Amino acid sequence: MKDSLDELFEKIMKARIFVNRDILRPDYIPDDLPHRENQILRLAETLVPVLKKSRPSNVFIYGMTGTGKTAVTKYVLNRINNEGRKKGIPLSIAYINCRHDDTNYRVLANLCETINIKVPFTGLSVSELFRRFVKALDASDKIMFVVLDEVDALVKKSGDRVLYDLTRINNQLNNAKVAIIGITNDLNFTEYLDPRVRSSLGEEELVFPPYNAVELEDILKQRAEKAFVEGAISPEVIKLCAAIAAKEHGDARRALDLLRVAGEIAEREGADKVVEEHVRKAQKEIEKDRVVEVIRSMPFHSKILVLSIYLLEKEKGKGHTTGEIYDVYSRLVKNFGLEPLTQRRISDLINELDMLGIVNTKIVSRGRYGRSKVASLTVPYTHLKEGLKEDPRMSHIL
DNA sequence: CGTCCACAGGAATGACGGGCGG
DNA sequence: CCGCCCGTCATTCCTGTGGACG
Repeated sequence: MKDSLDELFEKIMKARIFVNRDILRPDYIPDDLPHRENQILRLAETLVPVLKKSRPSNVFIYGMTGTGKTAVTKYVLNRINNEGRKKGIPLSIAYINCRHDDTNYRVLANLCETINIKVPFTGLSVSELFRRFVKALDASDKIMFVVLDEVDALVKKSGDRVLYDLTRINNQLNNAKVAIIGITNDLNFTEYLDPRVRSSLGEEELVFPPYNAVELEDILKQRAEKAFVEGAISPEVIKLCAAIAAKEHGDARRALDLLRVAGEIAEREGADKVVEEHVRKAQKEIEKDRVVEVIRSMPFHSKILVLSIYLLEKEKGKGHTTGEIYDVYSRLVKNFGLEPLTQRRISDLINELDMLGIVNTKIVSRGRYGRSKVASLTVPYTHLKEGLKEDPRMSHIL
């Protein structure tokens, strides 16, 4: 008696594409990071004074997404931490992703958590939080690394107050010490900073250039060796993934995703090796999943906004001003029995859609006929509809 | 060459729910 | 329980502006 699940299980077991697919995930940190030897060494050099119990310089790390900033940082800190443990030097490492924790409060709350003082989600004043953090940290006599990943997101959203406080924190500490490692993919980021913060945070700077196709290929090769069953992957497929990712700012994360998803597709199809076609399919699938997920998690008004742009484009082609879009949106919202948001707010929401890569916007001046922002959808309509359809309030329209 | 359109986008403010410490 | 502070979402009011029209 065999049902469809049995067949599925069998197929998965038989297909044997992967040995360990987690090796291809972006948060996996391999034992060595090809083509980053330089950065590893430089970072280690600046941080190593910690092993003699003195405070290392603050470091600022620049580089586009997927250039290995996070991996290198974690790798070096791991090594230093191990070494510190051997030597009996008490270290503490806080890793904060500022895209996730993008308010002053959440950053501090996170810091408090890593030194094991419990704090509420919200409720305390920022200065109170800071006071507690300083007190608890100083009592512990540790040297603490604070890694602020994607720190530009924090500063753009909430200002550089916490950054300023953190750079000056060592003045308030008698026993403990703090070193900050700021990571950003915005190369002009320091312009947003108070000059005092800039100089103290940028004591040491490190740049991560994008990988080129050859380097990406090495990275993929190294990971694929451990991740795939022997013979399941060919050099040509790896080359293709590397080439595709190299076109998009040399993003290693993208390259790894591509390889992993291609493998998953091959496995699903019951193939015993990954071929070019799987990579092509993976490319489409990744983009589609991204779009559907983004739209699914949007608040209702944004969904209606997307729908408005879609309807406009279907009727009149691409490229519509905020005013046009707002009119359609207003009518649509009223059909749902809701009050429309103001145009000001919609303007912000359109900017958000731009950031999310759902629409493209550019400012167009029509002289006497005003100055406006023109938006067009950048994603396939089918993806978009699929995302919208998941909302029960929306499904009857599509 | 000034005007003036159709907005962009900054600043201030408020409503709201969550969560503190006392 | 109260008074306070938080972040988030939204509104209101506002000043700024590129360039075709006259």
